[in-house]
Amino acid sequence: MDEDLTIGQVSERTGLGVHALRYYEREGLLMGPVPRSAGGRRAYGRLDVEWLVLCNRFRSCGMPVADIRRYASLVSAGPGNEAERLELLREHEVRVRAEIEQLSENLAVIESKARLYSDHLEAGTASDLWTGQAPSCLAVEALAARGR
Amino acid sequence: MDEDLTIGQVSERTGLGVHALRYYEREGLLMGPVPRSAGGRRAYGRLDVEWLVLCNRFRSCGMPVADIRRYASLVSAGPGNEAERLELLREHEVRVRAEIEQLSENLAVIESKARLYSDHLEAGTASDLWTGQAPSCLAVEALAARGR
DNA sequence: CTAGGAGCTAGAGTGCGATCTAGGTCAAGC
DNA sequence: GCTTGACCTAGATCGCACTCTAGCTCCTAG
Repeated sequence: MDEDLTIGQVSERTGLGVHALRYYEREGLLMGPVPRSAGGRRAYGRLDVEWLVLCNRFRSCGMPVADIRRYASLVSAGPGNEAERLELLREHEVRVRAEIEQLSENLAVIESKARLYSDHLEAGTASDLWTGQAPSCLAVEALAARGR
Repeated sequence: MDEDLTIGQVSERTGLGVHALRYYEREGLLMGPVPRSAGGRRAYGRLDVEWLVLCNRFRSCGMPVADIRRYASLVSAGPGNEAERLELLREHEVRVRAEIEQLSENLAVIESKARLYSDHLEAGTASDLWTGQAPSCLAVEALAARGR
């Protein structure tokens, strides 16, 4: 059941690249060194793959490597520090929420610019954008169009 | 009306840091060099500040410097390339939307882990998490708790 | 007149997270 | 037995976006 996967197999099923996998281990993200085969090669288990997938998730929502290391060390220290783990998760949760909010706000600005462009392009009146008083979110473009 | 702001003043009102401002100019993000005062110092106008705020927005939702440079060069090339500008905006829009989606998905996983921890901590039953069959999203922790 | 703070340029350095290189070892198929 | 491709370690390098340094100039206030 503990499958003994090679680094290449783990790379495939986590999407993480063999270099990254070795890097994560070096950096202490993997609660202890991965067990080795007779020939000195990494023999990952199901547990490792699952954990790596989680690491990937953490990373891809911006959790720094250092925080993952901290979480890993709490987990591998065993039961008793659940409060600390929770705090780490909560802090990250807050950051991710804030990030999503920021992104949404910026997306709205981009959308409104894009809509203006596309409306005028569709109507074939794009060049009129720079003649009258331009809509505020294209002010920069309008001013530039009239020469710096 | 074109205020002639110093780099320090622009830094304050854009939140961008004088080093970053000079960097952006060097990198061609500012449609042409900023005009200088008699003594060779940058004299920014209202237009520049507005554009820099937009750049900041673009950057903070992950648009690469190279894309901003491209957009800037389209704008400063003048009217006629609106379709290309729109395409750039649209592409970035897609990336941002995807990013938000990913973030939301990962947030959900983190939330569910956090909820499990907090429920058990509140009930004072945290250590029970590692005894029975653990909920799937804590599988890694549970296995680790039983020794690698 | 002068001191101090802000600005200038060119170029070096930083931080993060990988990613790659060199110089080997290991193992499965022919 | 040999080839081939995946794997090993240690350490160098990269990419991006800044950020800082050195050595200078400029300008404003006292």
